[in-house]
Order: sequence, then structure tokens, then C-alpha cells
Amino acid sequence: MSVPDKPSLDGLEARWDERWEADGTYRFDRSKTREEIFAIDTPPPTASGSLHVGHVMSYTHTDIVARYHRMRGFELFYPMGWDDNGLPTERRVQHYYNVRCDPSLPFDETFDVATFEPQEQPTPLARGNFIALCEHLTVEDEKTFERLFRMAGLSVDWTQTYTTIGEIARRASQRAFLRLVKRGQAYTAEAPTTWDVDFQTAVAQAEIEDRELEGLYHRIAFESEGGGAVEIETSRPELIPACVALVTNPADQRYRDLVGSTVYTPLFDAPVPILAHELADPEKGTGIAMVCTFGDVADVTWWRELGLPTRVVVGRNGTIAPGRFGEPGWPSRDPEKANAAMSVLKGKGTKQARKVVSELLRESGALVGEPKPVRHPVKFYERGERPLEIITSRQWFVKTLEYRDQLLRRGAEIHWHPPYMGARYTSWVEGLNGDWALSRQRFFGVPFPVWYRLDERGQPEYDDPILPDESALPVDPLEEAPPGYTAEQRGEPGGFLGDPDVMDTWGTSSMSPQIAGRWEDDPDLFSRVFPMDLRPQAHDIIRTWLFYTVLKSHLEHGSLPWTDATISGFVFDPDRKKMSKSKGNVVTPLETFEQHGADAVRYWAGCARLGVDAIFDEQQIRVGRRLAIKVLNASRFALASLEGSEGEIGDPLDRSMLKRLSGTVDEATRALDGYEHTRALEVTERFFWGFTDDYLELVKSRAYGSDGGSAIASLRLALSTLLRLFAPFLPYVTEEVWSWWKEGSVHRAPWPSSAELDEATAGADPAVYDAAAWVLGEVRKAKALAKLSLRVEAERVIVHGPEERQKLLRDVEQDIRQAGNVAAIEYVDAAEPSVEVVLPTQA
RNA sequence: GGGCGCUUAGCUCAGCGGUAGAGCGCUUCCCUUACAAGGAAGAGGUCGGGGGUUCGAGUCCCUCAGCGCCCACCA
Repeated sequence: MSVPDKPSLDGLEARWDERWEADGTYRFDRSKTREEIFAIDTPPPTASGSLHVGHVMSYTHTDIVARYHRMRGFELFYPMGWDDNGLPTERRVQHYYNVRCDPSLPFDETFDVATFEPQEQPTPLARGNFIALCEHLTVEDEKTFERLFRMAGLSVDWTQTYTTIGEIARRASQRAFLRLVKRGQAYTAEAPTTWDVDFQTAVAQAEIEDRELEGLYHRIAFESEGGGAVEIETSRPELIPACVALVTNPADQRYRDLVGSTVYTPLFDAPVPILAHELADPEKGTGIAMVCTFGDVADVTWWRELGLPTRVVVGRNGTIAPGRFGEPGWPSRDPEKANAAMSVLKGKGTKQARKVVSELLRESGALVGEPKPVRHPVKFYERGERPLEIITSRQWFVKTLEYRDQLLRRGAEIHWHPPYMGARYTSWVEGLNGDWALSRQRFFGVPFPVWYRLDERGQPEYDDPILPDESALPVDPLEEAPPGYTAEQRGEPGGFLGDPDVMDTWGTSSMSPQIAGRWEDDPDLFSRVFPMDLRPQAHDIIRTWLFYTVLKSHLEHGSLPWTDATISGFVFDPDRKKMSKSKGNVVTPLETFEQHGADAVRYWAGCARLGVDAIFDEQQIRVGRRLAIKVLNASRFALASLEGSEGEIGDPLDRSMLKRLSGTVDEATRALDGYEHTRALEVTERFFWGFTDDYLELVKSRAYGSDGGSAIASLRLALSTLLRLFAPFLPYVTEEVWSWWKEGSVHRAPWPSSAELDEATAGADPAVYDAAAWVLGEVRKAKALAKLSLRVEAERVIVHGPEERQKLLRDVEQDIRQAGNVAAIEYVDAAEPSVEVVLPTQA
């Protein structure tokens, strides 16, 4: 045994991280069977972002689960991943190096990522060079992340780390995609899709958010064919040239007679029909809606279900790029007038075009009254700055709608922690309005392993793509030629075209269980870890990461990807604002760790329940630090200050204390089994503080004495148990103390059980410990109220109470007298227990 | 518009059918041989409002209000 004289928290993190790494304490043993393994689908953080205390909280929650299960005897499959593909990385690289990706440039062989310096003007880079720069920067970011997570004490097996742009991830994503195509579950189609005009990429429903925006409702008159006018209301008058119909509800009496008739759009004089559709809401606007291609998702529904033509006026960059009226598909009573109006709009952004059209409408007399200001929700790409447009483009889709019921059932099979989080999944799946648009018109992502044949005129044949053999994966269709073709045939008539798109970043991260488990690359490993046990994550990505992972697993494996999902809340600053970089209220985790120590920060995290948003509270962290220091000092006392040796545990107080501890062990175990780590921490902490405040004081003199064997043995047994109960929460300080007197790591020690304590506690009555602590407390209270030092000897303590209670106390009277500095204890029969303390009158 | 969650001491939160709890903060006292980056003690709540069930309700039911979040085809 080697107990330091002055134990300290300083430097524990570095020392133990190194030691755990050297000893392979958290190394996964793949020889274990699926039943013996507990597998965690760790969230791969966005490598290009920065970690904040919110990450610290949720990853600590997961680590508590991991450490608990490891101590329960499970072999932990607990890898880390880095989500380094996708738009966030592209954006970070663009800013960091002041570059932009220009896919038209040829690859520059001489470009060196390591020595590249940002220039005054943005440097255009070829796709390949840009990707190389992305890979370079993410590697650097990932090192920083790993340092922080190691400091946080995550018991991850760092040899299992994966990235979402790495070869394994690309292969897994592409393989899953190919199989979706072969099963008919993924398809390519030219279809209207939500589109970000700045990033110029398709965006899936899951990445869309509503933002409240100021708008103007314009009431606009359409000329009816029989004369007269039909009025509609719109906040997007610039889409009038894209109008292909008006719709009204079939039950709406006001417009029943108009259904089937034709009206003419103002300014453009295009004839459009008035049609009936259930979706039209008589309560909204005038009860007649303008259908444009495309203003919103309702337009898409009407366009599809009513078989309407397409008249596109908004281009991919968000500017007005109209066709010519008078030409096929662009009918007008007065093409000259229509094209004159169009020429004014051409090239303008939608916002500007809106103002112009508004003025033109006013001049033409079609504007009824003044536009009414409104605040209304508008759809945005979550990372975008301008409203989404709906633009027709060719995309790959994954079928989701037809699996809706199956996916709902899968959601119900998941054990959600907390359970009510399952409702978010359900409401998301129920609200799905289209298949998953999987392709992104971006660069740093997993390419689609697909080529298209070019016909004699050089037009791609999208309906029958060329797919590689799975053994060739991963492939880059922009670098490699498809089977049976040569590189020279790229882009030539009769040759081929590589799919230029990359997958949605969720397309890859939804494969995290398969990537981490080396699906197909290492079938033996995969069979030992999949389906996994746990998916930990935050609630904001239930509709993305969680949903897509369930979808992929359901379609590929016919199973859930894991049985349980733990959902952490967010962390807010003390003013209840969500922490974010732009608000400048971000607390850097590294500083927090350095200032307070990892165990202290983990304690704060451990106090926050799953699913509940937490406050970043330095006060609470200090409490954690105090607890950690207390563990050191109490351990030092129990282990080193006492010179006697262990004896048989026979003293009633000792046995009673251990009985109480046994109950605490049961409670903590039950709590952790139910993913209620806060409760486990709470009961452990409560016992521990009582243990130090009362038990240590009660046994101190006995333990120092010649017959201290029972006390010393009890102290050590309790300490061993408490260290293990605290180990998932305070991995550093518990390991430190463990190392003073035990072999091996506390984190590989068995989780304590009440059975372990049975021998020492058989027949013991926990009420003895409670009663002794109660009397001691009353004595202390009396002295404190009398403003006396605790060292002042009380002349007498008179315990009133029923006989049974007296009996409990008589056995441990000596300990109470010593701990409380009491000369004599007397007993008086009474129904209600109370304590009377006779103190010396003050001089 | 639909759904979920929250509303308990100044603050952060436990408690979920049986006489109001913890930590922090505040006040007082104590350098007691594990611990002064300590320790001991005290003050402080008609458990959001209103109904109901029950011998008994922060605890179950209904209802209202406020806050937060999720979802929604928001013309």
C-alpha cells in the first residue's frame, strides 16, 4: 500500500490517461461473443466544429453507461468517430484557407496541402485539391478533439476510431447505396426538390427549419375568361409567371361555378385553369390559391396530383431565369407584353423581383388594395441564409414513404431514455412528406458509385445507370471509368458520365454502426457487435441521424441498429441562452477541465438527467471538485492513518453501516440499469457524505485503538464499495485511490453487489447506524447552537425514546461518546424520540 | 393547428398516494490528529391557479394559465 501524505487532484488526468492507454484498460477484446459485448454507437462529432460543454455533458453521460456496463462484466465496444465529410468541413476549409472549389479546374499534381498558405484573394482549387485540403485540416481538428475527450476521461477504445470520409465509411456507404438500388429502394428522378440557392444543392426535409419572416400579402386580381375577376392572395407575387393553375376547395360554395373555367394571369396573360382540390383551404387567403411551379410544397402536391405543366422561373442560383412566353409550354394571350415584363425581371433575385412585380401589378391595376404586412414561417436550409426554393433537378432518392408504418413500428421497438423522446421520432415519421433526397451537389462527401451511359448525341441515360461490383468499392466515378469503358470515353457520345454528386452527410453517418463495426469488411467483428446496444445522442438530431440510421438498418438488415437510445439535452448558460459561438457565451471545455479537473466537470454532467436541458454551472462543478477531494482525503484516512490491521467485522455499528451501504448499492444498480445515472450518483453521494460526516467520526477513536480490527475492515470494505460506485462518474480520483491499495484498474473491477456485503451484514440492523448518527447530530447541533466548539465535552446526553431504540444505541454507546465528546449517556423511556444535551455552563 | 415536456426554498433541481427534501447561496459557529480549495449548525416553501378522486394529494384525474421544445401543405 502506498498512500501519499498530501493527495491531490492535480495531474491525475494526464497520468491516468497515459496509464490506461499503456495498459489497454479500455481496449476492446474481439474474442468475446455478442452476448458478452455491450456495443455503443458513439456519435461522431462534426470534426470541423468545435467541442463545447454540451458535448462534454452528453459524452460523459454515455461514458457513465459504458463504465457501468464494463464493470458489470460486459466487454465494451466503444469506438469514437469523426464526422468529417460534408458541408461544415467545406465551409471551414473555405474560410480557414480562403479557397473555393472550382470543379472545372484540372487537378494540380504539385499542390501541397502541408505548405499551402491562405492568399489575399480566394484561391480557386480543383475538386481533388480541395478534397485533399479538407482531409488535411480535418486530421488536425480530430487530434484536438481526441485530446479533449481523453481529458474528459472517456473510456473509448481509441484504436477503433473511424471517420465518415475514410475508406471504410465510403465503402460502407456506397455498398449500402448499391444494395438499395438493387432492391429498388433507391431511385434517381428529375423531381421538384427543396433547394438552397446559395449552396446550390438539394436539401432534404430533415435539414429544413422554419424561420419567421416579414412578408407582404398581395391581393391580386386574375381576369376571368368571361370578364370579371378572381382574386387570390400571395406573399410571392414574383412567381406569377410560374403560375399554372388556381385551386379552390370543391366544397367551397363561393367558387364552385368557377371550377373548370380559365383565368388569365396579370402582367403575363397566361391562361390558367381553376381547379378543385381538397387541399385548398377555404379559410386561407381568398379561398383560391395560386399554384406555381414551385412556390411551396403544396404547389408540388397540386402539380403532381392535378397533372399540371411545369413553368420554371427561378433558377438554381435563385435568380429569375424565365422561358419565353409564346413558345411551347409558355402560353400567353399577349406574348409581347408578357416578355416585356419578364425582361425586367430577368436576372433579379426573388426578393428584388418581388418588389418589381408588386410595382408592375400596382401600375396595371391588378393589385387590389395595399399589400398587408405579415410575419409568417418560411422554410430555410438549417445552415442557409436565404429561403429555400423548390427546384426541379435530378436527384437520388431513398424510399421512405412506403415504409412509414414499418418505421413507426421500429420506433416503438426502441427503448427510449427518457421514454417520451420516442414521441419526437413518431411525429417526425408521421409527418414525412417525401422520400429522402440523398444527393448533394457538393464536393467533400461520399460520391455516388454510379456512371451513366451517353447516347450518340452525348445525352446521359439516367434510367439505367452503370454500377460497379461491390468488390471495387469505394469508387470515385469522376476519377475512375466504369467497367467496360476506358477513361478516354468520359464525356464522349457513346461513352459515359460519372455521377458528379455526393451523398447527404447523413447518408454516411446513418451507417455509423456498420462503419464502426466494419460491416462486410470484417464480418466476424460485425456479427459480434451488431445490432448494437446503445445509440446516445442529442434530441435535435432524432429526425436526421437517428431516423436515417433506423431506416438504413431496417432496409438492409431487417432489424433495429440498436436496442436502446439515450437522448441528452442541451447545455445553456446561466442566462438560459443556448450556448453558441455567435453569441460569444461559449465556455471552452479545455479551460474548464484545466481549472476544475475532469472529475469535477463530470460530476456536473452526471447531475443532469437524460433528455433535460442543463445549465452550465461552475458552482456545481466546484461541488464536484470538493467531492473528489473528499474522496481522496477520506480514503487516505481509511487506508493510511490507521496502523492496526483488519479484523473480523463484528461490531454492530460497522455491520449496520455496511447494511445501509448494501441498500445503496442496490439502489444505484437499479438506477443505472434504468439509465437513471443522476439517481445513482445521488444515492451514492448521499451515503458517502453521511459516511464521512458520521461513520468516520463514530469509529475514529475505536479504529485508532487496539481493538480497531472490525472498524478498519469495515472502513476498507466500504471504501472499496464506494470507489466502485463512484468510478463511472469520477474515473480519475477513484482510479487514483484504487491504485494505492489494489491491483489492476477500478474500471475493470466488478461492480459492487449487495451479495458481496452479505457476509458482513447478515442479520445486521441498519437502524443502529441511523440512530447513532442521529444522536451524534443532535449533540453537534446543541453545541453549535450554544456556540461552543465541538471539542467541548458534554456532561450528559439524555436519550428519550422507546425501549427498542435505546437498545440499538446501548451497543454503540462508546462510539457515540467518543465521537461526540460526551461524558455519559442516559436513557429515558418515552414515546417520541428526542435528545437532551447537557453542556457545561460557559465560563 | 397537433403533440411532448416543464411549473416544488433566492438559484439549480430531487421527490410522484401517507406529517415538505438536497446542493448552492445566505446567517452563525468551529483551525476537532483524513480534509480550512475544510467542518458543524441555522433560517428559508400555503409544492403555478381552480375543481375532483381518496381516510389522506407536489404525488392520481379534469381544467385553466405561463414557459420551453417537437411536428404541421404557413396560398
